[in-house]
Amino acid sequence: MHLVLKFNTQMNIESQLSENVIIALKNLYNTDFEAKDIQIQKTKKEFSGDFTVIVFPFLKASKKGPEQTGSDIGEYLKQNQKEIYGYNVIKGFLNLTISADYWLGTLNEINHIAGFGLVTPTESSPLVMIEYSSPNTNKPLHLGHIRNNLLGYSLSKIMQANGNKVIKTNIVNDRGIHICKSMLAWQIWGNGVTPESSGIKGDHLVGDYYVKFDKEYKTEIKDLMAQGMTEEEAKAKAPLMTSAQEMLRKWENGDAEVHAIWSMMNSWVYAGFAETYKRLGVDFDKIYYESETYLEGKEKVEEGLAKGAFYKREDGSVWADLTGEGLDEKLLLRADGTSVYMTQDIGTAKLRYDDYPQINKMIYVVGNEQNYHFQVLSILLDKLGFKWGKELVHFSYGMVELPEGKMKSREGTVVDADDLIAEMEQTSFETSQELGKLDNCTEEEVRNISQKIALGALKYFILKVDPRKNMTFNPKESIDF
RNA sequence: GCGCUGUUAGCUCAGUUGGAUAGAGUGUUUGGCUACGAACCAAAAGGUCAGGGGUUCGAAUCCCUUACAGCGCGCCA
Repeated sequence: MHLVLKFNTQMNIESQLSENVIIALKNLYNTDFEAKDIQIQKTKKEFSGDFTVIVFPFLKASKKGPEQTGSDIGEYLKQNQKEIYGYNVIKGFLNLTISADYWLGTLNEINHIAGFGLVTPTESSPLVMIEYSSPNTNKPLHLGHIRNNLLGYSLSKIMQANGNKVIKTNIVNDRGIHICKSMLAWQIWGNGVTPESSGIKGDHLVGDYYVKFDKEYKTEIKDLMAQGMTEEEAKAKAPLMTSAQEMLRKWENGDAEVHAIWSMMNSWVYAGFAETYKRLGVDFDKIYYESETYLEGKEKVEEGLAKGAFYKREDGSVWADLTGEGLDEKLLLRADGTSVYMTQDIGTAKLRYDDYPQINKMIYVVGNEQNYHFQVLSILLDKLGFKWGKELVHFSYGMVELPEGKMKSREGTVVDADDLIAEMEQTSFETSQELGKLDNCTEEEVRNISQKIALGALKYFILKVDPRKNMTFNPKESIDF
């Protein structure tokens, strides 16, 4: 065994130093240490040296004090390894200085490696699918979606830089009672208005009718309660709600007229989303729609039932018993045979597996309110034989709150994504004008630069916060440029 | 009630596998600048790392416990 210290793409300098320290310890104190016992870190800037060896763990072997032990090791390394130029010991910390020759040699070698630090994916690299964004089609994107999108997109870039093949995917929730509410309100009060006729961005237009529905629905509830109904009764029996439910039934039965409105309004929303995604600088490789996946899960659940992974109750509903995993029992199919949310996610997983059988890892970028859902989904997918089920990653992130608390769409306290971006671009533009830094540029160039600065500030504001934590956005204090 | 997550400077947040005097931005105070009370420059003050206990040579970091906050525990998605 001899001391080595040389630039090596496979083994970093800390590991090499660690091996050298092991040799030193063996020769000095005749004691064997393993790599995990050696702690080496970069020397803090207030001390001199490049790397610091923590000597406390060696005291039992050396039977000497920390300072003396540090000096012993430092001296041994300096004498036997020419790249170790010098050392000093402070308390139990041995600071090593590496020779300038080593650094120059290293930089030289790095200079000749194309794409140093990036791992290029190969045929055999793992295939990772990342799901993010996942909007509903009844309202425009808000600040919460911005956090989701920026996290998801960044994650995909990081995974790529680490040598994974990445598929970015988006599951659009395009069906259900919520979109029927917008459709109904548009039918009643819309007078045939379109994004073109009104000049309103499609997703905002549809969102406006969702808000309209809620407002009118609340009025109906109030009136019914004034007539003596309980709140619960009024909510269920309000004509708007029953009409929306009727519309959903028609949709599920394939009613041509309902489907026509549904397709048209969704297409408005998609055009609006596309614009917002573009401004945010995010994109997707493959988009799934719940209207196409929500029935797929039933088949898988039936399969699991046949295999004995799930069981059926007397009323015909299908359940998974997860008490063995420390969780509860979970409904998978209603008594009438229709799907629930969980069934739908199983269906989406099935379609993805059909499309990309070689997926090694699945990452879901979804808010922390769904932590339990994904815990359950992981177990269910595993039971159903998805190889990535057990290892699926729920990249859970916290909510974006306002100083007054949570954003609520019904109370109009959401921070709209388009508004926020536009406002930031404007601020950025005005500031550039005031400071006169871009006086030599054309108006178009200034706009262009302002957009980049605004987006950069927004990305930094969002991504600087630990994803797990809830974060606060204060609209009164504009985002710092 | 049960489960998961969080709590670090006035405010918004960093703090890598447990290591040296816990950091940054902002705000505050002081000084500088022939562009004003600057989205400028410099400096200072500001901490019981939520409280308590434990493990360790050493804890913001690991374990237990209490408090507070968020989320979940729907045949909603």
